[in-house]
Amino acid sequence: MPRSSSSVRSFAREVALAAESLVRVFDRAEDWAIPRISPSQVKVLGLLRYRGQMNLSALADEIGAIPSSASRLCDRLEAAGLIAREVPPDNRRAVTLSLTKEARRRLESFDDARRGDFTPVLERMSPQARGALLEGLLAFGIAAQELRELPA
Amino acid sequence: MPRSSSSVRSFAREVALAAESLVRVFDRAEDWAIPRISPSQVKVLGLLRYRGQMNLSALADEIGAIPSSASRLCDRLEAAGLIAREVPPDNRRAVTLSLTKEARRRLESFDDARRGDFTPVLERMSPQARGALLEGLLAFGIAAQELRELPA
DNA sequence: TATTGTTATACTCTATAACTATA
DNA sequence: TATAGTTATAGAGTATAACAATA
Repeated sequence: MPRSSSSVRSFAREVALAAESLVRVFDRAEDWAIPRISPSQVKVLGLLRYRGQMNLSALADEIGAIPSSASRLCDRLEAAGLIAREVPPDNRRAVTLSLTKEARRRLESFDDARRGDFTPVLERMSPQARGALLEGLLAFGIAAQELRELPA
Repeated sequence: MPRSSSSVRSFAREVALAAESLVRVFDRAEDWAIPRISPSQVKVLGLLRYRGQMNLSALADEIGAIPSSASRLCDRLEAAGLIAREVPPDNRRAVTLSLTKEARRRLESFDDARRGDFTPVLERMSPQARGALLEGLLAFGIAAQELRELPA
């Protein structure tokens, strides 16, 4: 732990509070989905794209649910043709979950909706502030990924 | 609409994609809540703090639900002692919703949990990138608020 | 014996539609 | 007559607990 950790910890509070506005704009895209898809289902699809294939326990862990709930969620996503369950031959008790092509299309339409939600806000920002935001978000994403890969 | 709008629109796609990692860390705080509180309820409480008092229709609009669903949500939040419904004398068909002190305490514990989730990621970022992130998020928040106040 | 995942049950969340009350 | 909000019903989401199958 670096010596700066205590000051970073108080800095983290400012970032967490400042992030709220952006998170609200980010989440708005769900409202435009046609046909309507539940927040839980969006969370699962987004996670599978973000992280790639996962088994059910890992998925449950990431979305903050228990395996039972995740299993039921996957029942409906599978029935809707948005995910595929596959049993790998080398470990027949671990189910591999993956996105269908239709799910990827749906996710892309979310991206489009989000772009539309972000545009008017970004237009009101100075070019410098826009640049800072993108730089900061990209660095955050890299740091988060490094952190995930550490204990592995 | 500024002349730069088309380039901002493509920039917006980058921002929207880069934001995903931060949103995931932001949302993680819900998992630490004791006692457990549903994502929908968290959304309502966070919104009421962010925007201040609202009536039921406005709330429903903001969380992407219909008044009926929002009313049921408020039933449970009221029963849990987290929000108060009040009928203003000047317009007796508009219900004013507000947070209780207990709700504010719960929200502060979310803030603490978030700070804890953000800290290790921020620690892995350069001071410059951290600064850029906070600067960008603050500017975004201001722009979003200005935008909301425009049509009013 | 521990791990991975699925069902049985009960409660919460949500939308559609029908309703009450206020403006 | 239009608006703000609340109920009736039914389907989706979730946790607890009990279970089956694989390692």
